[in-house]
Amino acid sequence: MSSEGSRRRDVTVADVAKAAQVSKAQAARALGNYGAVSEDVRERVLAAAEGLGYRPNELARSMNTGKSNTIGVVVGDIENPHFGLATRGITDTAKKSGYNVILINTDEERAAEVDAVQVLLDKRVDGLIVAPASSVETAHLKEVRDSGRPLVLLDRAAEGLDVETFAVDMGTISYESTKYLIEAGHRRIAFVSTVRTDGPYVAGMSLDSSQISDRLEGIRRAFEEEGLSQPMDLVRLNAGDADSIMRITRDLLKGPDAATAIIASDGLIALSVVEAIQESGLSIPSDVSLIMYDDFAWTRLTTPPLTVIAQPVYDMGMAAATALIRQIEGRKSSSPAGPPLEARLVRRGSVGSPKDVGVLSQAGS
Amino acid sequence: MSSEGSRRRDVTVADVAKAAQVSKAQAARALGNYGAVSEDVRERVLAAAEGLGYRPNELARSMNTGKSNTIGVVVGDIENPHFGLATRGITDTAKKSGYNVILINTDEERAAEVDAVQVLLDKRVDGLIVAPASSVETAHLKEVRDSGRPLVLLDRAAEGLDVETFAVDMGTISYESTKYLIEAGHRRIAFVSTVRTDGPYVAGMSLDSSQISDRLEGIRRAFEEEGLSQPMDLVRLNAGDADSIMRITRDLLKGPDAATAIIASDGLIALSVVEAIQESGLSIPSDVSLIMYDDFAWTRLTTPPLTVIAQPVYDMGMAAATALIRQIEGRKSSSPAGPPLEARLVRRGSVGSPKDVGVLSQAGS
DNA sequence: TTGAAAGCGCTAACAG
DNA sequence: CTGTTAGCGCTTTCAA
Repeated sequence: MSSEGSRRRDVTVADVAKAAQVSKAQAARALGNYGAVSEDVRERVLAAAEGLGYRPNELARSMNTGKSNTIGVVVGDIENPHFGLATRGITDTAKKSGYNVILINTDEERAAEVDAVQVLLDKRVDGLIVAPASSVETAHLKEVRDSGRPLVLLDRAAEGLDVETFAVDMGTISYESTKYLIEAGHRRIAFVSTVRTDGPYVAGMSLDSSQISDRLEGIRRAFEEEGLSQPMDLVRLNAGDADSIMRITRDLLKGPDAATAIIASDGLIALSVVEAIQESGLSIPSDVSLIMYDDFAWTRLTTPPLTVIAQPVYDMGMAAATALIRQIEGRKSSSPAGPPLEARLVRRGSVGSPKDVGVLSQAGS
Repeated sequence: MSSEGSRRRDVTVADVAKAAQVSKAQAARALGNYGAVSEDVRERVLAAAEGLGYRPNELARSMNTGKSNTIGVVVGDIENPHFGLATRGITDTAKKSGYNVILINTDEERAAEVDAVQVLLDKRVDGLIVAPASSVETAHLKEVRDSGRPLVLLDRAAEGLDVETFAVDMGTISYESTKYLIEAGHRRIAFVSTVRTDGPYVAGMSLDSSQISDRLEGIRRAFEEEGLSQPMDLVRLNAGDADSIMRITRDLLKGPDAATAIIASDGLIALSVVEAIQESGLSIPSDVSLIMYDDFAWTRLTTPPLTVIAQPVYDMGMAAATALIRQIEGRKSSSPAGPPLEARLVRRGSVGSPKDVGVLSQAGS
């Protein structure tokens, strides 16, 4: 209780200068260690600073240098392990280069994102990493671009916006995964995503998420190549919360035209899908096959372990931060691009052949 | 390509004032909306601002108001869903009151934490929420306190530091959970945690984490009450990474004195414990029982679903942010304290009776 | 209401 | 090397 608890005026360079008997400028130079300072002065200043408990005011510093050493990160949902891991990749990389991170959650709400970007700009962050909630409405991102502030995108691209984007090629992996299901004999393949749309899905429709469009396109392509056509009635967007996903799953699994395989667009969705399947008394993969996006540790522990599409999420965050910082510091891309950010299909136990594979094969085309 | 892409000078209040033909002071008042401004002036200024695309410089604003509307959050690992969820609770609450969050990850490294706190203070955040890596070495936190900046703790307490702390009562829930295992017939109950210690664990030893000390104490108490004593050879700290945890688990399950139940200190640990158990060809709960801390969605999907200790993690984050903001804004605690932050044991399928329950019972005491 | 002027704490010219 | 003098963009006296 010896030190006065309440907020006393901060110690400033002026105070330190006085104590060290030098000019404010010299003290500032020694403290900020820039410019030319004699050894003698430096020592006296540092000692005085130490004694007084001086701490630089980074706000003031940022004001005249125009640099805040802070980057803004805008994601849909930090609670989602996908973003948790990506954020870790970002913060780790940022820290190494001396940057801090201001994190804003948008809940995948466009209005919140517009707001977030504005706030970050007002706070004069040195650059922005955003995982755009919409790949279509990107006016606010264009503004960032135009303001001249470095910007990179994570996870999804933005239409008509030419900025570095760090995401895997969803079309290709989706194509491969679908192919894998088709080869196992599946024809009734469902796709479940939470992406919001105005109306029901029709092929080639423009979606808010480039990710999802690409995945759907990959599925279509795989079917087409076999001379089949994708069962559009099994594409379920707007999946919403856990209850809603379970309802959709039950619906998908019902009747003579039931799905025999489900692709879950992310780990959260898969959780509810699996729960609904278990509740229905069906089993994986003998009754239904399942593939989910993202490879989380728990997917190895379910019975059976899940076949997943693994994305190098941490690396994506790292690459995004690295590129952003390069832009901020005005360096040219030194290394070509870092590792290529590829997704891959991890075959575990949740994909099998549908029961009535013979019948379906004939029904195909 | 119409707007000049590169970084042009920002428009300032001075620019707006000139365009609106008023003094800088009046423009600033209208823009910052404080002080007294006539309707006429306000309109002209706002119009001019709009036209010029004026955006306030929050750094400058913070400099003279001494308020940054930013809070600093220091956690061990944002990749851990536990912190992901808590962070969500914090950011949601902060946003509602107009605060932003600077997030720093420490990797549970004390040095990194000391650094983080310093950086945040230098950036003049309005307050700090930290989940201390160590409950013992807390000098840096005391300094925060002394600097007069609001501070609240999350998840773990800090010795001899009288600040609001938001965490559940680990002693009680640990006691109850152990009791539950003992009643099921278990005597050989293991506890696995990643907390780092210098030497092997001895009862009552001071640990870096108040959380873990409390849990251990709860276990001890439960045994004691039954006239038994806790099997100290089954307390495994310093568990480290996944491989290390699997090794420890195999060791715990081996020999005549094998553990019949394991309490995993968090979800990440449980993941590796379960994996090791499965690899050993043993099954839960017939061969080994398991309880883990934190209730994640996936724990319902394993076979069997896991019995867990659920903590209101989101609420903890929310409560911490609420309290911090109250402190910042100098208000007295209005509502008593919000919901009481209680952990509860969720009985699912991973706890059963040990095979040789009869023998062990006799061996007891 | 208004405006002029003085800061906030620091960095950045510019002379010595 | 050192000190003086201006700012950075905003808020805040203080008079008018």
